Amino acid sequence: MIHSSMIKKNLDTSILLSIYETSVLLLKQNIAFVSKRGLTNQQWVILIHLAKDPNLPYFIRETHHKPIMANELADSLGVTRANVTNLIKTLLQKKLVLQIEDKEDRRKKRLKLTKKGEKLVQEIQPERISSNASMLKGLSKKEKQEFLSYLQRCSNNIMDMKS
Amino acid sequence: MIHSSMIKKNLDTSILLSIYETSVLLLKQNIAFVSKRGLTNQQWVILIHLAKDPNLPYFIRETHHKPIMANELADSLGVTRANVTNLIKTLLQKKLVLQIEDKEDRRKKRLKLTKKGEKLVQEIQPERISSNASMLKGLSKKEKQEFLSYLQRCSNNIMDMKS
DNA sequence: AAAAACAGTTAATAATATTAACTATTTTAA
DNA sequence: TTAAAATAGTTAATATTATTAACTGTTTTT
Repeated sequence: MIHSSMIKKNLDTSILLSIYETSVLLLKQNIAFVSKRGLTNQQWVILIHLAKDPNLPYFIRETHHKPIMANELADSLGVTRANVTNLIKTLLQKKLVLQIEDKEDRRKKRLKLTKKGEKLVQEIQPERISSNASMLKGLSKKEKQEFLSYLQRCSNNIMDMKS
Repeated sequence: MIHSSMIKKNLDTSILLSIYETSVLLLKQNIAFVSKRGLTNQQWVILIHLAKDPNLPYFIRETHHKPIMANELADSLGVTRANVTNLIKTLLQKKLVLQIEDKEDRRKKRLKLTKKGEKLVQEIQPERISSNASMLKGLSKKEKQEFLSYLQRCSNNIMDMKS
């Protein structure tokens, strides 16, 4: 007998701890990546929402026609509206984002990228794509499709648990 | 034409954004779960390290024989040693953890669960396992094994990029 | 028309983590 | 074999990131 632990090997647990670890590594890499452009991770995530990045789970789940608003960002990021207000405040100061009042519902403020914001996102794209590719190198297209499917099924399961 | 985005569909990007989203959901669920026992997520993660949970990527990667120390925890959690010192301070106050000076190297302090800590981990285990199972329901054993393999390959890729 | 719900904001504060400077000990190498 | 460098841990000050609760203005419900 090599070693005995209080806790047994369990495939589910191994997967979930691995998702958590991968995400920690991913986040660190991403913070290093966007901080070179003076952004925090959360600010960057808001920018790609405004750029309607079709790879975002929030947009994969359902199509959005009108420009996104702070409320929806809070929902997609899993944080409070007050927090999003502050994140947007910074992006407004940086002139990366525009706030447009919704004529039909004057409580709402639609958010859009400025030209400067669009330019920034476009500039970052090539390096982003190549960085993402190297994080998944060695996986075939079929494996990647399966990987995405497993992640989505897991997300859906967790979202269903909240009820 | 339905809609055009600045950003194109890209399988790699979809996967990485999905990992990030799944992890946010997972973390929220876990915080709710452990806060019922008066723990933060980080405190809980330290406890399962001390319980030598064989599902932790840190232990899957390499076997550890001696009790873990703060330094190694900082490495596994991806945070600073100073942060771990504070986390352990709280766990010491709660009498969940013991600090034992290493006789061979007096700089080092080995960490162990107290009886109370062991009991807590054991008590949480059944609910933890059933919660984890429901997060991965609908996936076959083969799919789960593939899922874990993809996550590990992705983690390894990201760790290799740091050089 | 009144009450409730919704979107956003603000101010105060909680939580979580980092940096930099320090002690003590061990390892390296000149 | 000492002097310098590296390692483990801690502390204090502070940065960061986010939350809660109370508020305004607008729209929807009853």
